Amino acid sequence: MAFTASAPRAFIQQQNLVEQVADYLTQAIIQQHFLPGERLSEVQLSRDLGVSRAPVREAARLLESRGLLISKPRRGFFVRALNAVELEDVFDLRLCLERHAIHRLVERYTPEAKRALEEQVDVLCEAAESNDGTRRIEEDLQFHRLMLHYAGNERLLRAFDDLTHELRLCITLITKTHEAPDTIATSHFKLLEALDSGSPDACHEAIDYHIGVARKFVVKGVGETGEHSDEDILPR
Amino acid sequence: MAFTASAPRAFIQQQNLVEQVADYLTQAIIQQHFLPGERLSEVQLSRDLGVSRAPVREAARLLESRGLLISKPRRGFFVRALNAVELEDVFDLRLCLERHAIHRLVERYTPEAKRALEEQVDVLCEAAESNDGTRRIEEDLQFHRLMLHYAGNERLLRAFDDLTHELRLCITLITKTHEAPDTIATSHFKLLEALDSGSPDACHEAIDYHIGVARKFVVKGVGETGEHSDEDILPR
DNA sequence: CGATTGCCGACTGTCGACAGTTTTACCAGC
DNA sequence: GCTGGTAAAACTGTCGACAGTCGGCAATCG
Repeated sequence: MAFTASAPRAFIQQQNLVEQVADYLTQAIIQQHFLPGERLSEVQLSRDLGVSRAPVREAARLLESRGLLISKPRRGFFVRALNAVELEDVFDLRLCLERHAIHRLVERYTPEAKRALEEQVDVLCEAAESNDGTRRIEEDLQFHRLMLHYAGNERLLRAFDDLTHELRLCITLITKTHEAPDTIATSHFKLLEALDSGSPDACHEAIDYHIGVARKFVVKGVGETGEHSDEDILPR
Repeated sequence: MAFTASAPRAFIQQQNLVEQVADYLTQAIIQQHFLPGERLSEVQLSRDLGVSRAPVREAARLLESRGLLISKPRRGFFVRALNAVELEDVFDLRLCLERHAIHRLVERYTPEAKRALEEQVDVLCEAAESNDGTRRIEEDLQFHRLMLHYAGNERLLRAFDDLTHELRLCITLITKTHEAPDTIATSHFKLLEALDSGSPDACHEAIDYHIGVARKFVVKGVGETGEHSDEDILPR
């Protein structure tokens, strides 16, 4: 993950094999080194990574709970492939969570939260100028994560984080198109304005518009490629 | 999943060891055979259940992702204990999900959905008459699960199911009080009426009231016992 | 008498191995 | 050439074992 850079480790890295394997797999999936629907062999992975099967299994289970892998009994793990319907569902849930979050947030909009969000928009704008698509996405998600954080409901944040893994998956899978930097910027500025106004309705409208745009981008991508049939990988 | 109070061994024999262990642990936690904050020893569990540590570990990881257990590196797994704040968060998220669900549902309220929900209310009323507290809770949750199901967003349903595990935990932990059977009944009838009316606002109001009542019951329980301090078990 | 340090037991993280099942490859029959 | 069945190969589910680590306890020192 791009987040790992900020993690306070780097002193001793001899521990937590499971986490390391999970990170590796996450990266590999997002960067499409494993294709959607592809089967992952435990033995081969453990050979490639130089670890035993136990941590690989645990890591795979972890990714399964995050919705990146799907396990079929006695068959193994498969890379999750999202069809159009599931994609819509993901964005619908995202809308559900973020609407609720911004309603809470506008009622407790502290100067601290305001500053943090504004700073993050700056970072995001900077990232938008660069060519690093992954970083743009991460900074974008980070902004929304901050919103959820300052909304003051840890469980809500966790639900969002859960969803984020899938979100990251479908965004990276499809969005090859470069969103214009200023589009990203203004889109987020509107959220800040709505929060500043203190009006729940304005916030509601802003977040609906914001997520609607993101959704359109992604869903359009699916429609164009037409790569994913109606039943790609059965959910469970 | 029938579960005998204390019988561990020989229960586990057929297939899907992980799932069975997970079910066993879930039941044991909900029925308070393991107390909140208590540490679970992998070796002891594997001895008691007559299986090796591998499935126990995987099951524990599963319950961790469901929020029933918490793992500390090199220390093992602990039974999750919710403090008052986390409890509020859970119910707030529940409100978020169910509001969204009922809004979707009222827009696609098919006769099939209507019938299914009405049947479930019947079952629930029947269960409410009985003394089986667990069954009452399960049937109640099942009603809400049906609502989420007919709302037509699988991912939303999954988020609800995730939350349900924690919900079950705190409800069972605290609610020793018997809700009056007719209270339960009318409370759900109001939801059906709101859906029948086809008015989103009515639905919104009905679900807010409904969950507000449930929340008050549980939160009051916490306040009364005062058993849980502000920091019981650190979340992660 | 209180604080610190070293030791001991217990436990987790990880590993390699075995058994049963699924998939694949191959061959015979149509 | 294609289909169906059989056998080998590969893989998952599960197990027991070993080593490093953590917490607690006791002996030692100030």
